[in-house]
Order: sequence, then structure tokens, then C-alpha cells
Amino acid sequence: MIKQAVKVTLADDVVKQLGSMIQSGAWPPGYQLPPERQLVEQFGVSRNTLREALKALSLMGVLESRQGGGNYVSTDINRRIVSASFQFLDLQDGKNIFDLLETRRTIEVRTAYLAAKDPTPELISALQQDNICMKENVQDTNEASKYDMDFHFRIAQATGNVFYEEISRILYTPAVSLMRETTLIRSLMNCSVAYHDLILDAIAKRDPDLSAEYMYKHLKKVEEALQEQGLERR
Amino acid sequence: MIKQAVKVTLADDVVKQLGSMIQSGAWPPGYQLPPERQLVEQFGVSRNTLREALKALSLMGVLESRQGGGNYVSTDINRRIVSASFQFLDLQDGKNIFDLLETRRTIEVRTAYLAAKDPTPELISALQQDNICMKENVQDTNEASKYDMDFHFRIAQATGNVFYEEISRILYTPAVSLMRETTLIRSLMNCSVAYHDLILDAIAKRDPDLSAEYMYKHLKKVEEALQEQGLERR
DNA sequence: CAAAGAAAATTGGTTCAACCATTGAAAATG
DNA sequence: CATTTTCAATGGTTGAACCAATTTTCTTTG
Repeated sequence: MIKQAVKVTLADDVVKQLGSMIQSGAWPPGYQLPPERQLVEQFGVSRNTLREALKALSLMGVLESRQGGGNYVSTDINRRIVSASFQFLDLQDGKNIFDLLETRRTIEVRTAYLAAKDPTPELISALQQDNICMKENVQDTNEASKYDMDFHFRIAQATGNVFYEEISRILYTPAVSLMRETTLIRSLMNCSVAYHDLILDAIAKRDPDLSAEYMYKHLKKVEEALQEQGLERR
Repeated sequence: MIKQAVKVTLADDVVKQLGSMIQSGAWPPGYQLPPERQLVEQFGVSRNTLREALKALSLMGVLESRQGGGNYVSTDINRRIVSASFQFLDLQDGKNIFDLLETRRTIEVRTAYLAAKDPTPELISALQQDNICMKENVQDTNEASKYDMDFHFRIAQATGNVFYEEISRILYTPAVSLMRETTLIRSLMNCSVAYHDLILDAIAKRDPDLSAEYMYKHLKKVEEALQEQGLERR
């Protein structure tokens, strides 16, 4: 496989080192980093270079900076990464949208299946609550899509598989921002609520196959709605 | 919902402005940005601040910098963004190898299916080559696992879906390192080679269902081998 | 004149030093 | 003891200077 020569800048290297401190767990979430003027000595770079790295990580949601207060490892790393970088996805290209939905379908049909195998009462009631809130806010698409996301993410979470959790989270955010741009979203919302109810029932009945089936139909429906919107699959 | 007062730094603001130029399409992929010393005047910030913003965007995969050559909007912007955002995924707690294999199965059964729908001759021959190399190096597990990875990743790549590609990439690397810790890997390698041949045949025959089936059996077999090893599912 | 090579200009990479703005803890005050 | 004030610590920002790679321009060479 081709390994392209990459010009590694000093700041890139610092990002890598800072990142490994965080990923290794040496710097846990909430940890206050040493002051910049001290990190500068540790890494042997200038403060500007260090700050380029810190700012990059902070913009990606890995770190948080408080002027006068210090730099901290973000407590909610993954959630913030998504919102930070996925906003730049080129959604003009319809292919990406359908690729995204295709991928979500593959993952979520499986998580819906797994979640229905042995659901806890807490899961059921939480999903019910999500649906109720979504119905109540169906007029406010911004608000409703939040509960929409909660519903899907909660299912992924219920599998207890961290890989499903993280992938689901990442794949959902851009989908939402995309939907907001469409005008069909109102009717889509109503349709989604209906499917959420069906999925919830299937999970409550501990019927994995049915749960998976409705999840498939749900996401397929979303895809069709986008296609009717004139978005072409290229 | 409480809207917390967010201290917006100058660099954050520049990121936002640069981002909107890109999102709006005013600066399309491949576009060369004005030189930094000129952008500095445009935004009314110091060069250091501007560079913090540029570096952040470049780390997010939105921009590319070439020393002496200029700053450019990334050409394959979607791929870079997806790749960059997965890079910092915190999978600390996800060291459960069975969760990993479960997730890989879900993804790869689908990619194997898609890849078999309309494979190019190049894909076939590349996969053949991967298999040959893997067979030749079956004694050297380190080397063989590289070709193993190539085989799987190439299938994901063949779908043309950047999300599948990147997910496959991040799921495979930890899988390999976890496998290396086991002693069963030798016999597993031989078994894997056999399944790779079966999958390859199915793809060459353009039989998506068969391809998916063998991929499922392949990964299931790996899972069973690990279970026999005494590794317990948590 | 065309090609090759050298020189200069352009542009990103890095450093240093200084100063501003916010925070938080210590000290002074009542 | 509670409150206010002070000040040190720490991130935010700036400007100028220099380095290193690239690109352009110009000269040299055949």
C-alpha cells in the first residue's frame, strides 16, 4: 500500500504527542494541562508553535481553554469532535449523503437488533420519553431533531458496544445538519416519529428481527424522502 | 436550553470566517488561499492568530499547507475530514476484542456484499495479489497480517464509500494488535487465507450474497478461535 | 532560440519578546 | 469571620525577525 511522504510540521508533532498523552489515559478527561510556558520547555518548541497545536486540539473538541484558567482535557471528547469537523463535509455532493445513510443503515439495523435482545426497563422508558418529547416538538424541527438523535444514540448505547456508540454518534450529526436544510423535514419528522414508535414497540416486545426491520424501513424512508427532494445519487 | 456564554477567541472567529468561505463554495476544493500575510490584513489579526486558525483547519482535514507553496482547500475534503475526526476517537474502553469483531462483522459483511456487485478487474487482481503475498508470508505473522489488512481494507475501498473505508481502517488496526497478543495466530492465519480465497472467488463471480456469507463465516471463525483461546466474553 | 541553471522573490514554518485580559488565590480590611 | 482588594499565574494577542521550501524570474549556456 502506498505510503505518501507527509511533511510533518512541529505543531503536527506536538499535536501527536499531546494526543497520545490523552489517548493513553495519562491525561484523563478533566485533567488540567501544565501551563503553556511549561509545556514549551517540555516539548522544546516556541509558545506560538505550541499554541497552534493547542488551538487545533481545542477546536476539534479534545481540549478546552479558559483564559487565565488553564487548558483542560475535554470531558466530552467525542461528542465535540463531531460537531467541530463534520460541519465542513461537502454535502453539495449528493453521493456523500447517500453513502452516509447507507452506512447508518448498516450500523443501526444491527444496533436495533441487539438492543431488542434483552432491553432494560430503563431503556424502554427512556426511549418512550424521547418519542414523547419529539412529538411535542415536532413543529420546532431544531428541537425535535435533538430528540431524534437521542433516540437513535440510546439504542446504540444499549448494545454496550463502545464501537457502535461512537460510530453512531459520529454518523448522526452531519445527517441532522443536512436534514435541516431540506424543506421536507416537517413531514419527515412525522414519519420518523411513527417509525420510532414501531421500533420502540418491537424492542419492548423483545423482538430483535422486527426491531431491525423497522429500523431498516425507517432509514430507507428517510433516504427516499431525500431522493424525492431532487438530490441525485451520482 | 441554557446557552452558556462561550468566550470566543479571535482565532475561533477566523476559523468561522474561513470555514464559511469554504462551506459557501466561494473557496472550492483545490482553491489556493491568499498568502498568510495578505489574509492577516483582511481579517485584521496578527499572523500568529491567523496561523492558529489555519493549523486547526488543516488538522481537521479542511485545508492543506505546503511550505513555500501556499495554503489550499483540501481536494478530497470529505475523506480527510472523516479520517481526521476518527483519528481522535477515544476508544479507551473499547478494548473488548469481541465487541470489535462484532462491529467489524457488521461493517465488513456489508462491504463484501457491495464490493461483489460490480467488481473491477483491478480489484480482483489486487485481491489475488494480497492473498498470494499473505500465503507466502504465513510464517511471519507480522508480515502476513499486513496483507490480511490490505485485503479487508481494499474491499471496503471498493465500495467507494468513504465512511466504510475509514471505519474499516480504524477498526482493523486495533484488531491486529490485539490478535498479535494471542498464540493461536498461526493456525488462524491459514484459516483466514482459505476464507480470503473463498471471498475473492465470490467477488469474481459477482455473487454479493455469497461474498457476504463467506465474510461472515470468516470473521465468525476468528471469533471462535479467540474464544477457544480462553478469552472470555465480558 | 531553447534548455539548463542560477538568482531572486514569494510563501509557509518558527522563534522571541513583550504586553493585554481573565482567573484565582492570597492578603488586607471591616 | 466575611468581604474586598491586591497580585501572581495563565491564556490571548501582537509585531518583528529570521529560517526553509517553493515558485518565479532572469541569466547563462549549448
